[in-house]
Amino acid sequence: MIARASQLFLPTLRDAPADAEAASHKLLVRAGYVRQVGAGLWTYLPLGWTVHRKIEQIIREELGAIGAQELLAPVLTPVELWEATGRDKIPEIFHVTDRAGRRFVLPLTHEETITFHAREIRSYRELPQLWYHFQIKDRDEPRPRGGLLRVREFIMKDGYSFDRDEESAFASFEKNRVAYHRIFERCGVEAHEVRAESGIMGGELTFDFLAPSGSGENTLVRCERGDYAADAEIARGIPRTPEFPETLAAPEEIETPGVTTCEALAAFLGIDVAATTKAMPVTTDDGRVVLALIRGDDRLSESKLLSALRSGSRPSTDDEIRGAFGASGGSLGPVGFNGEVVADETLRTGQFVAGANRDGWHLRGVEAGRDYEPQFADLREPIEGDRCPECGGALTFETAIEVGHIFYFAGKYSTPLGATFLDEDGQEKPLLGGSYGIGPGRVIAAIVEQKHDDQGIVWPRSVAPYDVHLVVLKGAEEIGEEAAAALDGAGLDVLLDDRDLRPGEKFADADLIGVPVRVTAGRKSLEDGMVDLRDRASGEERRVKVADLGKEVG
RNA sequence: CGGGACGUAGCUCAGCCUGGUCAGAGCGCCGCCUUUGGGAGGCGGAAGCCGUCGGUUCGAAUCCGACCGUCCCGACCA
Repeated sequence: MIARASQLFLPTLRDAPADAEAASHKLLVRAGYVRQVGAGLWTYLPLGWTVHRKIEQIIREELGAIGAQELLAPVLTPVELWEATGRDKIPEIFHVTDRAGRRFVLPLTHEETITFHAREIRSYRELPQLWYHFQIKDRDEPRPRGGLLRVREFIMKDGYSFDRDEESAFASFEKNRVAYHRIFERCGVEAHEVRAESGIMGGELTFDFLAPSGSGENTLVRCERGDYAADAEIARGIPRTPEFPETLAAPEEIETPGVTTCEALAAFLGIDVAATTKAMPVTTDDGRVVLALIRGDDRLSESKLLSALRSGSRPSTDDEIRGAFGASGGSLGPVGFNGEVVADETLRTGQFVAGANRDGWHLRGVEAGRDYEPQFADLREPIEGDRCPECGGALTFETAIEVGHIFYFAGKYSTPLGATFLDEDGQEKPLLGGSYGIGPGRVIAAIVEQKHDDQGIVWPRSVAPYDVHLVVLKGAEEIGEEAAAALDGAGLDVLLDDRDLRPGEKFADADLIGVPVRVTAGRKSLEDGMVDLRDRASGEERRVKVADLGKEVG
C-alpha cells in the first residue's frame, strides 16, 4: 500500500501544545496522530487510528490463539443492569435519559452487559466461554490528564471468561495472563505484571500490567534482581531496622512542648525517627474512630488501610479526635485509647516513642502487646531504601502507566444477575467470571513514552503506521516512484512524502512521525540509481539499489 | 471537590500592572520570484466580536463581578 503525504490529513506541528507535559502527549499531537476535542476527549487522526488498529490486530490474534471469541456489545446500557449489581451508584458513571424518561448508563466497563448475555449459558457442556470486544467506555473522571494517559472516553479491549469451577476459571485466567505478556511483547512495550490492589474486595485475584514511563499515575516497585514487582499502593518493602534507645520496664511520660511532628520529636529527643510512631486517626464509613499507627518515618498507604479496615475511611476531624483521645493531633498515641488500634507490622517488636494523649507530652518505651493491644496489618507505603521482600535486594521505584488489568471475581456479577448454569451433578450454580482489560490508547502512550528521542517518536515495527517512510526530494520523482513500487511490491506499507517541501522539513517530519525505516530518493539517486536507507532508531544509513529495496527492508 | 494558573490569528506568545495611534510578533496559511540532501530568502496577501455575559467609565483586550472552558497539584480512580 502506498499513501501519498500530499493527500493525507497529517497536520504536523513545529510546537507542542503549551499545556502538554508528558512526552507522549506532546509528540502524538505534534506528529499529527491525535487531537484534543475537550478535557479527556480525543480524536485519533488517520495515523493515530492506524496505530490503534495495529494494536487491536495484535490483540485479536493473541486472543484468537487462546480461543477467545470477539463480539460487540452496545455502549448505551439500561440502568437496570447496573442497579442489579449496585454499580449504578459509582460516581464516575454518566447517566442519560431518553425522551420517554427511560434511564441508561454509559458503561465504565461491560461486566453487566456481558453477564446479561451469559444468562443464555445453560449447561456445563457449554463451558468454558471466553468473549471479548473492543468498545467505547465512558467515565466521568474528575480529572483527565496527560493527553492519552487518563481520558473520559476511550476504547477498551475487555474480555470476559465464564467457567464452571475454580480450577477451570483459574485456567482461563492463566490463559489470558500469558496472552497479555505476548501482546505487550509484540507491541514492543515493556510491561510488568504486578499483583494489583484488591482494595475493599480483599482476596480477589488481580494483576496489573504496568509499563514504566516518564509520566503516569502508578508507581512500579521492582527488585533490582528481578524477583519482585508490585504497584506501590500494595507493595511490601523491608524497612531498615530502627536504632532503639534503651529499653524501659514501663512507659514513661516526657514533656515535649510544641513538638507535633515525628521529625521534630526525634530531633528533640535525639533519637532515630524510626523509633517513633505516627498516629493517624481515621473515621470509618460507619462512624467509628480508629487509630492507624505507623512508624515515624513511614507514610500510610490508603489502599492498605482500606484492606485492613474492610471499610472506607477518612481522616478524623479535630472535634472527633478531641472527643476520642482528649488531645489534639501531634500528641496522639495508642496507650489509654479505648478504641480500635491498627498498627503496622513494623511496630510488632521494639519500644517506640508515642503520643501520650495529653497535649505537649509523649510516652517513651511504648511496646505493642504490653502497653496496648493492636490489630497488626501491613499499612506502610514502601519507600526508597527498602529491601526486596523476596531476596533482600534493593528496590527501585518508577512511574508507570497501567496498560492492562486482569481480574478474577467468581460470582460477583453472575449471582446478582442470575447467570447460572446446570452442572453435571444437576445443581444450578453461578457462572464463575473473570475480566481482562487492555487500553490500546494507553498502550500507544506507553510505547511513545518508552520509545522516543529528541526528534520524535521511534515506533516498533509491529505497531508503526507504515513500514517505510519514503522521502522523495525534488528532481528524483521518477526514481522515487520506482522505489515506492518496489516496496509496495514486497508487501510493505509505504508513506510516500511527495509534498513540495524542502528536504529539511521532510526529514524533520519523518523523524517526528517515527516510521522505523526511512528511504530517501534524491539527486544522488539520479547518478547511481540507489537510495538511502536509514534506521530511525539507530540512525544508521546505507545506500541500496532500488531493486533490492523489498528484501533490504522486508 | 479543595488549591493554583491560564483563555488575544491555525500554533507559540507579547500587550493588561499604569484604560485612549493597541489589534501585534514569530511560525503556519495563500500568490509570485528565487532556492532545494536537515525546518532557506524576498515581495505581496488573507486571517482575531482580545472565552461569554454583565458592571465601572466619555472611552475597556486592559479595571471589577459572575459564568464557561483548559491545564497543573491534591482528593478520587470500576
